[in-house]
Amino acid sequence: MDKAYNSSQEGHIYDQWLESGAFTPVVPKNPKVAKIKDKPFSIILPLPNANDPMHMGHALFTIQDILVRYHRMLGQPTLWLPGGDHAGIETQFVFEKRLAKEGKSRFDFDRQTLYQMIWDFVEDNRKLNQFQMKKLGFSMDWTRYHYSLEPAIVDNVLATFKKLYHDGLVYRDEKIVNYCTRCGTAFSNLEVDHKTVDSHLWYIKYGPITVATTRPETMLGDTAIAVNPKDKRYKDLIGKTITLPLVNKEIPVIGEDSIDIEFGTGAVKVTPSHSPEDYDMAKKHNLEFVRIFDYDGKSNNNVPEKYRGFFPKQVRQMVVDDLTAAGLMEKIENYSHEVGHCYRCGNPIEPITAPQWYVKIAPLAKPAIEAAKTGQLKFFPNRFKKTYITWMENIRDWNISRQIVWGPRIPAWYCLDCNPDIKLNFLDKNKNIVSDFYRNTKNKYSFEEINNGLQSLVAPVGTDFTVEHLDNCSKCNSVNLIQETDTFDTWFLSGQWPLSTLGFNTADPSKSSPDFDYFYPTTIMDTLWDILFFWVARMTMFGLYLTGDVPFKTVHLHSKVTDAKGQKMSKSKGNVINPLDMTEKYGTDALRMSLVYGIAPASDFVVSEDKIRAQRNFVNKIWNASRFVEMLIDRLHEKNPDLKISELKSPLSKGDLEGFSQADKDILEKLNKIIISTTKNLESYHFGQASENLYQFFWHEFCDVYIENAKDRGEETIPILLTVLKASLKLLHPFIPFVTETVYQNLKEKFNFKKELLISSSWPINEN
RNA sequence: GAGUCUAUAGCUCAGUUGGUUAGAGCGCUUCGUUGACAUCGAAGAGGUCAGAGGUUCGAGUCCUCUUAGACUCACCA
Repeated sequence: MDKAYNSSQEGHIYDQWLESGAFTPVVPKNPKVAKIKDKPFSIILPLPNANDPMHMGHALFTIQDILVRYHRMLGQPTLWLPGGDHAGIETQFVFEKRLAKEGKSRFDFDRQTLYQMIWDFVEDNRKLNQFQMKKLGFSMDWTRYHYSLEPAIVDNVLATFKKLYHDGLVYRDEKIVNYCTRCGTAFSNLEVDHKTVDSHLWYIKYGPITVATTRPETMLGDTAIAVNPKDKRYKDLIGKTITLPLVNKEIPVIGEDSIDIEFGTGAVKVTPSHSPEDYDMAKKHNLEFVRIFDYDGKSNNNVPEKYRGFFPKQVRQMVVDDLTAAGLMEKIENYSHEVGHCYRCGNPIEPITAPQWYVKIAPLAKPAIEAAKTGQLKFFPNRFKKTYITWMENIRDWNISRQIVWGPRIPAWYCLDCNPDIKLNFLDKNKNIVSDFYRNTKNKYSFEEINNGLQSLVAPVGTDFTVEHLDNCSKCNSVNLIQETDTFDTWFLSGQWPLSTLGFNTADPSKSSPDFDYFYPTTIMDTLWDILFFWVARMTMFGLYLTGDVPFKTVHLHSKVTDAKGQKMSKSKGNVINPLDMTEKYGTDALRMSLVYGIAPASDFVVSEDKIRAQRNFVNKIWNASRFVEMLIDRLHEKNPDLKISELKSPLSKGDLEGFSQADKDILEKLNKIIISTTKNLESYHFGQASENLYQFFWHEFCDVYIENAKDRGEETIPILLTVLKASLKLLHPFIPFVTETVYQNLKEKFNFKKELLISSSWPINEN
């Protein structure tokens, strides 16, 4: 044995595990029946973005590996199912940044071409991501790996959409949406970051009424003034009209109870197309909708000519200048308030009315709330149960459509000839962008030319559609049927991940795979709590909706990785520690151990190079302790070639301790305790405590006390040394699999350990 | 605006259902070893467990309030 542990052997060890089949559980012939008897243990990996290079967040999958290795050693059929996510908007955003470097944009390509380009881009990275997870020793069943854009996965997702549609849970509507003009797509509420912005409150004179607003530029789209009916100042004006400045248009004054008399002037300008509150008021009072900013973020034909074609910021300046010049700006106050920003690119969100696809969520949320309340779905730590229920109870309908190409297209087809008001954006055969209504393009371009060059379309709400691709329109028999260009919110697909990957068949559940029967519901879902709503909540709803059962029995949530100062790792802060660099430098085991050592459940993971180095020393300590035990035994063996070398028969049974010294009894008793506490800590997700106790036991009890003591003694220590060492290797294996397996392999032949891999050996059991 | 979490040694953090002298890693002091160990071992210094009050035979651990941070959610102008 070398003087120090050499972590460069890790790859070889991993291959041994892989080849042994240890990662791949066998599903019994009759899975539904066997499930009760065998007690399978299963975890679905929170699918990493396939284009994402490894970072510390991925290294936290160590938690799952610990659980999986532990349960595998308990003898349970254990599945850890890996996967990769196409990650819709995330990936398209990254890809568009690359395009920008080449001086190109998404508008230079038709959607098919763009899709293929992104596909190729992701394929390259996908393999790298898998390689990196292997490097960290994750004992995933690669034979069951799935990628989110596999045909079978996508088919299942489309089938779910159809089922939702037929159950009356899918609808189209033109409401205010969170629209990012840079990304060119709408987002769900969850994808909006609210940031405090220092701005102003502009007081603008609208004839007899002065309004206070944070967005003067949207005044061009005002269609009413709202005041509180109890407000004496304006009471008499309700029902009358006033003239909208700059636009010179008559708009009504309406009474609205929700208006705060105390705030500003007590009068609010109402812009139904660019404010969620105003939208609601407009619906209630039947006001006109005037959308002044379009999907490209610029002002459109609905504003006076001089303001057309500008971004909101520019329009704001022009409007403020003009109002000031006209003497209509009463005053400007400093004011800070919350403004929604795109979580992806950071651009301010423009609330805009746009036709989108929605899922009626209340019927899905109800059973998901029940499951949490009844304990069918458990949370660790338990406090997240409340967070989850509160969110679920206040949930709003889910906008599932995204105006991007990277993802499965919504399976809905429109007949162009029945719906000439569909707006089409496409590249003609000369690669020129055409953007017009079908009624204007139908005589100039063939359907093929439109469809081949298609970038996007906008079908007004109410447009007839089918969720099957028919050859002819059932009404007019036209063959010009065009598919919706909106794609699904990524979470619509990943929300069905446990079902899709285990082979659940939405269209015909009776045809689901044995894997589904055996492993569903999975045992634990372990993930960062920041995707509790995005992902965990959606999976629960889909799982219950489609199968009647939760997708996992327990949600284990943990926090983020921070540096030694407790700051979140980010590129901009420059405090990122690359896990792969650390594995190169200190070995994978050291990194893994440092991630869990001394970390309280659900708190931040504090990682520093110092900590990793300390754990590297521990790994080396194990190596050397083993080396020393081997040497000690060899030495005794040389003196006495007939020496019988064996472990204790029944290591922890007290009856066998007759004739042993106090030191022997002490260490065995402590071993006994550590077996009990490690088991208990693993069962209750106290990984930090478990690893810390093992560290203390191995180093400061076994090495410092027992081995030191054994130096002065003879052959009678051999059974104890071997027993404690072997049990320690097993207990430590889930945390630091490589060194323990390596040592085990070195020792097993020499000391008649069973010829097996440590990964497949059995968990030490306390027999007291 | 609603909610959640955190506050323990110089630094980063453990301390699972309340129970004997409050722990680890790194750092610091002294000594030993360098023939298992990237050194390692032995001994030690260092904490009124944010503050105040309460429950209890007993509280770092439970309750209330205060202070200071962090985070999440949220259509108010």
